[in-house]
Amino acid sequence: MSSTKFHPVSMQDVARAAGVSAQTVSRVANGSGQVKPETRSVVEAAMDKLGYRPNFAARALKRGRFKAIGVVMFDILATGNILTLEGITRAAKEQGYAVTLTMMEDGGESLAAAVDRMKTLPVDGIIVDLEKMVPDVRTYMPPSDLPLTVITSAKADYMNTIDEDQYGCSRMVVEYFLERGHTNVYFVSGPTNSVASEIRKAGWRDTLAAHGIVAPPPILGDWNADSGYAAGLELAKKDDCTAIYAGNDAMANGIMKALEDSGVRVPDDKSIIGVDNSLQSMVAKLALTSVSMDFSAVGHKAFEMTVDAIEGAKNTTPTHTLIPGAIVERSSVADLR
Amino acid sequence: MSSTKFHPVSMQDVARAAGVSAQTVSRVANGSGQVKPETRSVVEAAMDKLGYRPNFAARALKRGRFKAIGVVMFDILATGNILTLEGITRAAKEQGYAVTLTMMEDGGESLAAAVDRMKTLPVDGIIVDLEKMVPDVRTYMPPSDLPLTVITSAKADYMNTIDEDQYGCSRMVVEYFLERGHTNVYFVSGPTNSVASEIRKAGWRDTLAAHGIVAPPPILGDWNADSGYAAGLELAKKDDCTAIYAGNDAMANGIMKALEDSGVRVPDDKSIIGVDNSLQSMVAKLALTSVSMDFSAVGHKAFEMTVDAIEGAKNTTPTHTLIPGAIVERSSVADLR
DNA sequence: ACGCTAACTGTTTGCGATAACATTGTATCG
DNA sequence: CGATACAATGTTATCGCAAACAGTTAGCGT
Repeated sequence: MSSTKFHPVSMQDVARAAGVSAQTVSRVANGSGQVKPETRSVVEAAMDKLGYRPNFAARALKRGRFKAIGVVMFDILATGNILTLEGITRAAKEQGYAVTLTMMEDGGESLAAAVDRMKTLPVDGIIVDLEKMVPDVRTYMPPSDLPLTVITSAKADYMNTIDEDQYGCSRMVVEYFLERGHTNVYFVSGPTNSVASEIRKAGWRDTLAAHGIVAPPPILGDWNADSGYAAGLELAKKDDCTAIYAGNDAMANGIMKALEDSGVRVPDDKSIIGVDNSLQSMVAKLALTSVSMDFSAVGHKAFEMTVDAIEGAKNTTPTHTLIPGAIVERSSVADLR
Repeated sequence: MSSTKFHPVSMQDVARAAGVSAQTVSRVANGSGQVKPETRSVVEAAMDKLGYRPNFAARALKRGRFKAIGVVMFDILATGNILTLEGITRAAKEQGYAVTLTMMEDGGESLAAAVDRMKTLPVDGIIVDLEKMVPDVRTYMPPSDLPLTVITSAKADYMNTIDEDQYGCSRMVVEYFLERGHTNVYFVSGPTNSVASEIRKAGWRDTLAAHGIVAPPPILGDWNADSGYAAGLELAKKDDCTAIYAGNDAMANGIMKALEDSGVRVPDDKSIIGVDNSLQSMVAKLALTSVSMDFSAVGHKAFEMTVDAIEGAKNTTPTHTLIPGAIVERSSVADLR
């Protein structure tokens, strides 16, 4: 029942108790070197009895590695980010790495500041999840002593980046509609300061163009259901609109409600596809076809890239990796063929 | 463009460059002791030039503190847990602490295992967020060398615990209904293995009893909207039911859909209150009155308790702290008075 | 001018673990 | 049987930092 301030049991203590040298304790603790089985058990018994735990700091100091990576999130509450974090954490656990998390204030802190903060912490590599655009992504020069992976839709010149394939997601959606006989697709976007939304918009417009179709003006939303509702009221009046591509599921949900309130039937009169596949548990009898983005895979991959850089330490050229999404079919799209 | 393996600049290097002793560099780095302003600037210049960063491991080894706390989450994806994590992380940041995150597998790992895992990591204290019941909560004896705070609805004998006030939340809801002239309240519960749900159920039943009302049989749900839908179909047929208390918003949303599909109007025919206040951005024209649980405050408080234990190191008796929720009024409750 | 204090800076030491090297003991072989 | 290899363990030095202590200088009162 002694209440010492913090971990009191060192290798020396164990060594003394077991009647061996500290080095032998070290060998037992790490399973390295040759130790007589008999000696090993004596040491292990002593460890158990004293409740020995290796001192992390001392180990890290000697080894120069922490077996930990830092994650910087700008908005931990945004849809998907938590899944990304989950992917990172799970991958980290598998490889025996710890994850250290910090949040950045929403108000335009720069990437440089984020990395600098992390650099003072016990980490061997850094993953930054950039929901929003920050000023210095493109030109940021990563530190030479600490591998960095950035999750962002923006392109960067000097770093490894990874992201959902936003552009490809739009292509999938548009072609899905066109294959089913729709002749045009309306798009309800997220806020224009969202890089992801802008890229999706480009993918949508380009794919339509590739099929010789002029994209109608996109309707501006803000990711929330209410903005979707407003967009839905507007779209309800357009008879030429049979296919709607909503920037996320929340807006799609709002659109569907507005259509219903306007007496427009889904999918009979208008079809709709959302993005995120996030409403399953929230909405009963969910009818919304949606693009499922694999955030968890992004996290997993981001971790792997970071660890590869830590352990390989090769000076490879910056890569930009894209993780594809997939359409989850429900019943909000009509086949007009 | 030298690519050294890891941080190469030590205090010695700075000291050499600045023509002072390492100790003086240390004093500048920590703002401790007396240093001539002139010397200080020379040292700072040298730090800048060399890109010096204090070595975390060495510092921690010397000080015996990491300035970090560990967070163990059993289900990072559950509603509210992410908010709790956000609360912890924000509070930690304010006090200059880092947060190290690990997840536990869903399959009934014990509290002891969770804590043991964390103990090998660079942390000064531990917070465990226990969504589900684990076998050893009640009797678990926390380590004496590492402060532990557990977020759980279950009671524990030897640890500090903290939770949303689930019981009080039910009392609030029931009395809210009764005050408005309702004479009974139906309850749609979460799964019975959820401690939180069981406590809410008790609060609901007890409060009704305190008003001399016999609680109707609770309807079993599973937190998902579809189970709410099923419950809603059932409740739609009960004429004596004017007030529904749904275990969470997702189920409430399902219930409302079922009532609508059954031609029952909300709030004219039946009133409903949910818990979590989580659907604002998902559902357009949200009508659902809901109990807002302050998960973020729970996280914040959990962090504070942990840090107090770290820094105070007093052997206080275990506490159980409850954070109250609040009813967010929308338009799903009729006033019958 | 003397002693004394305060301001500033340097030296020594050790936090706990482990790589590298040194030492001892034991088995094996020609 | 002496040489040799190798298994088993101990000793030393070191990672980077900072507490404790030890100097050195300047300023001040008498």
